[in-house]
Formats: sequence, structure tokens, C-alpha cells
Amino acid sequence: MVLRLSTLFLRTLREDPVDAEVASHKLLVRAGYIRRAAPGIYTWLPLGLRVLNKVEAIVREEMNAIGGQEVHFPALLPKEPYEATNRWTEYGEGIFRLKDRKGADYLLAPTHEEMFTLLVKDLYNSYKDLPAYLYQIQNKYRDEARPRAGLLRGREFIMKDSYSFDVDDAGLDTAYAKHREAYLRIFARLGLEVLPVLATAGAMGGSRSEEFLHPTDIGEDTFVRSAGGYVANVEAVTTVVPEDIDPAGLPPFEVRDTPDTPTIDTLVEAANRLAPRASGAWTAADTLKNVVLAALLPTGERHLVVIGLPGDRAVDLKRVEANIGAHLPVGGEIGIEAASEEDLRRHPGLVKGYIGPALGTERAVLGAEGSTGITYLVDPRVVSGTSWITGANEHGKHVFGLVAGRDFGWDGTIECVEVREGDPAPDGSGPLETARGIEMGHIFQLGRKYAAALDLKVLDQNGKLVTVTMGSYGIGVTRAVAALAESNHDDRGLVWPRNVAPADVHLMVTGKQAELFAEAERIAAELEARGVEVIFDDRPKVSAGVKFGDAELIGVPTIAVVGRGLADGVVEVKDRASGTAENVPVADVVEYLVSAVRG
RNA sequence: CGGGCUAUGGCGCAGCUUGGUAGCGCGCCUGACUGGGGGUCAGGAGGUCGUGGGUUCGAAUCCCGCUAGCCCGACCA
Repeated sequence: MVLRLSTLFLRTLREDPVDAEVASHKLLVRAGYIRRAAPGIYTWLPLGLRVLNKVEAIVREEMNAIGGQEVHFPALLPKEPYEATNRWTEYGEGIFRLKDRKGADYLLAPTHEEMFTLLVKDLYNSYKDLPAYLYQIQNKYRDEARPRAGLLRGREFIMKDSYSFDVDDAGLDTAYAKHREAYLRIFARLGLEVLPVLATAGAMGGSRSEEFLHPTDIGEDTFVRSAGGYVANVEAVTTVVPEDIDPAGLPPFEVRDTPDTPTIDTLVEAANRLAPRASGAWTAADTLKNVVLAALLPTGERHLVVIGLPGDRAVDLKRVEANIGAHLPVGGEIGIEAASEEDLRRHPGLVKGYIGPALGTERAVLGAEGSTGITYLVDPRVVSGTSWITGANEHGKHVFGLVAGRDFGWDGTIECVEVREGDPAPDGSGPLETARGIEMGHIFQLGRKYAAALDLKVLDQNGKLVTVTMGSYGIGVTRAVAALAESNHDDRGLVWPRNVAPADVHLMVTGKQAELFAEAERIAAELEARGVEVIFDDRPKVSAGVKFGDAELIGVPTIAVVGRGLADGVVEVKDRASGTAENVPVADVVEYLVSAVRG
């Protein structure tokens, strides 16, 4: 295959597009791989499509290798399956909805769990049919509130999604392990560094979930790792819980006037001024901050949750959302947001800025008159016997020396605090550092959630109906192209790994003599005959500088230059990544390039 | 949804403060020169200045509304 630049549908840009922020987006547009069609929606040009196809081919091969069978669903779907699992509602504004001429509701699929489940239900009904691994490589549509960074977060994107169907948990474990291995092979072949990190299964249920994160500063996901090898998504990190302390001998609590101290900073300042401590200055870590949140239940109800945590820590709403399910057993997804003024008005016992547990009871009650209908959860660091400065439920007053378990109680503990650099890893492997990454893939054990909701059952060996257990496994294919561009570029342009480059060799002619073009034509034809994919810059009136610039921008791994060296019988062969160049005798150049490509 | 910014030819921008009928660079077309790092010269094509209204003799420019986009945050299998 030879792509001639004289006719290739391509226009490279000298300047960065103004709406692009990250390198991959700028370069993919500048080098003529993609064009923006609408916010978060991109058109693939010939070069981009070639890269995309190569990524897809690798994914396909590895999925087939573990017994995956490719299918293809429509992107345009009726709403009914999504109503059965409640996602027609749960997805909210996140999905593109439309109506047909009769007024029936349709959607552009944001994900296909329902359709896969129904397809298996449609065709299979015996344990003998299982396990089954089905996958597709297909467009997904999500009406993201804020698409960003080009291909990295689009509103239309391509995902490889697969689903495993098994009769029992052991089968699911096997399917999960196979997918995990396949994913590691896929990313290795793509030349994309990924870390499998522990993720929360969250409201999806299921016992196990890992994300494959590609570490990069422009990533949208924060994860933590320790020198000892612990890696986890921040939502999944667990706190190292201190030992309980025997409260015997601790002095009783004491209420003090602390005027104008509605924030932790002002409180710490006042505490050191009004009640200095012999053993050292009070710090924010000595205070117990009570943050009021509102949980949005699937029923539409709004339930208040107060979280007590050390004052030097901040609540991470994502972590709350991921872990709240255990404390509010309502089933379904629970949304979490900061409480509104209206929420506080409905609970006058909660005095803003001075909220604390009801004093002197071990029960989990809050506020001046004691709470009703509020769930009080605390950070795991708040163990029995710890002593705190916290709000006294009266404007301008705080209580000092309030001892957990002795003077106040709580409904439960929750992992909810923002993980900080330097916090200990839960497995004792050292202090955590935070890093950013792009989620390239996510695998999880769905269990029976969808099968139950859609009534997917098969007959087992005993002739009994059993609900099938499922796994779900995704790879962001278009996102992989963006991540590859992001991690493989320099200040001159893209530098594709060999396995995904749009071509094997970028052959160019510099000069105008007919012999140069004739020789380059010969080389191009021979390379084609040997199965090498060639981008051939045969443009007759383009200066050498432009050709070099375009070659480096486009980023094919090997660049061959037929030019002034030809008089000495050599062709220059450059390595795009290292920049090293070598003069190869004309007679050997085809063989040289073939082995470089297959190398 | 909150905060900030922007909207002028295919792309990147100036012009707006102080109203007078649109300009620059890149790209594109023609020709000549040049020919290993985005070269030079000459001549061209291409714009209802996001949109609706208002002020004015006259609006890209001033005023009001709307829409869209970008960035940060919230949100997001």
C-alpha cells in the first residue's frame, strides 16, 4: 500500500487549533488525523482512520484469542430495555434522547449492558451454552456536560465492550481473569503503559473491579501509589485505622465561648488564644468538622447525611458516593451533593458553623435538640477514645475534649476523606503519592444485577432455573488513540509506535530531478510488493523543509529520503523517534527498510 | 449548574477604547525564480464581522437580548 501525499486527503496545519489544549488534540488536528465536527464529536480523516483501525485490529485479535465472539449492536435503541434497569431515568441528561415519527422514545446508546443481556436471554437457556463471551467495537454516545481534550473525552466515542455470561461465580472469576490478561496484552501491543488499579465496584455491585490507568499529568482520574507497589483509585483507598483508646482518665468535656469561629481556621486560632494546651498548639487535626451532605435517593427523596472528620481533612464527594450504599440500604444509585441552605433550614438544630454531636450521649444524634432523620457517619480515624474540639450546636460556642464513644456516637464509619500525599498505604507498603491517569479500560464483575433485572436465567444441571452472572469489560478505543498520541510526541509532531502507525515508512523526494522521482517510485513500488505500508511524499513542487516538517508532524516511525545523497548512491534513512540517520546504499535500501519494519 | 474568557475568509489573529463601510500572517490559485529544514517576487480568489433588536445620516465598533464555543470547578460506565 502506497499513500501518495500528492493526492492523499490531507491538509497539515502550521498553527495549533485555538480550541485545543493538550498535545494529542493539537497534533492530531494539525497533522490531519481528525477534524472537529461538533463539540466532543470528531471526523476521522484517512491517516487517523488508519491508526484507529490498527488499534481496533489489535483489540479484536486479543479478544478473539480468549474466545470472545464479535457482534454489533445498533447505536440507536428503543428505551424499553433501559427502563427495565431504571437507567432511562438514572442516566438523566447524560444520554442523547430522540423520538421517532410516532413519538416513541429512542436513545443513542451510552453503553450496551441491557442489549447484550437481552440478546443472550433471547438465544440461550441452558448452562451448556455457557460460558459465553461476547463483544463489540462500537460507537457510544454520552452527552457529557463538558467534553474535553479532543478525543480524550468525547460525546461520541468508540468503545470495545465485552460481557461474560456464566452460571456460577467460579466461571465469572475465570472470565474476569481472562479479560484482565487480554487487556494487559492489548496495552502491551499498543505500546501504552497502563497500571491496573483497584477501583470501587460502587453501586454497580459485584465483588471486583479494576481500572487500567495510563499515567499522565493530563489524566482526569487521580490515583495513588506507594513505593511498595500499592496502586488504587482514590475512591478505593482504605484508611489505616488507629487503635481504640481507653477513655478512662480523660477529663470531661467543656463548652467554651468561641465567638466568630465559623471556620476551622478561625476555630484553631481561637482555641490557641482562649484555651492554650500544654502539650503543644491546637491544630486543625484536633477539631472534628461536621459536613452536611444531601443524599439523593433513587426514590427521589432527599436524605441528610452528616459526616464527622478531622478538621484538617476534606470530604471527597466521589468517595462518599462510592461508599454510601452500605449505610443507606435503599438499592440503586445514590447521588451526593453539598447540603443547600434550604436543607439546613429544615433542620434548625443544625447551627451552621457550630454543628456537632448532641452532647453527652452515646447515641448517634446531632444538633441542639438532637437529630431526626439524619444519618451521622464518621471518618475511620474517629475511633473510640479520641478527643475532639467540635461545634456545641450554639452560635459562637464549641465543645472541647468531647470523647468519641463516651460523649457521642455515630451510625457508622465511611471512607470519605480526600486521600493525601503521604498518607500510609493500607497494605503497609509505605506512604502514598498521588498521580493522574487516563482510564483506558475498566473491567468489573457485574454479578447478577442486569441478569436479574432483565430476567436472564438458564437451566442448570439439576433442571433448575438459575440467574446468570455477568462481567463487563471496556476499552476506550478512540481514547487509546488520543493517549497514544499524548505519550508519543515531541516538539515536532507525533511519534507513533510501530504497531499503530498509519504507515511503516515515510518515503520522500527532495530535489526536482526526474531521476530522484524515478528512483523513489521504484523504491515505493518494491516496498509495496514486499507488503510494507508507505506514505510517499511525491509532491513535485514542495520544498524540502515543508516535506521534512510534514514527515515529522505525521510521525511515521521510519523516514526515507531520496535526495542529494542519490548522487553518491545512498538513500538517507531516519528514525523518527531517535532522530538518528543512516546512509544506506540504494541497492540495499528496500531490504534495509523491510527489516527495519519487521525488526 | 457556578466562575472566567471568546465569537471578524479554511486556520491563527488585528481592528472596537475615540462609529465613516474590513486588514495582517498562514493556507489556497496563477506565473517566475529557488530546490536538504516551512525560501523569494509578482498577480489573484475567498468575509451577510455568531444572531435578533436598538441608538445613529452612518455600526465589526456603542447599548440590550439571545445563541454557540473554549477554559476552570461541579458532574461523568
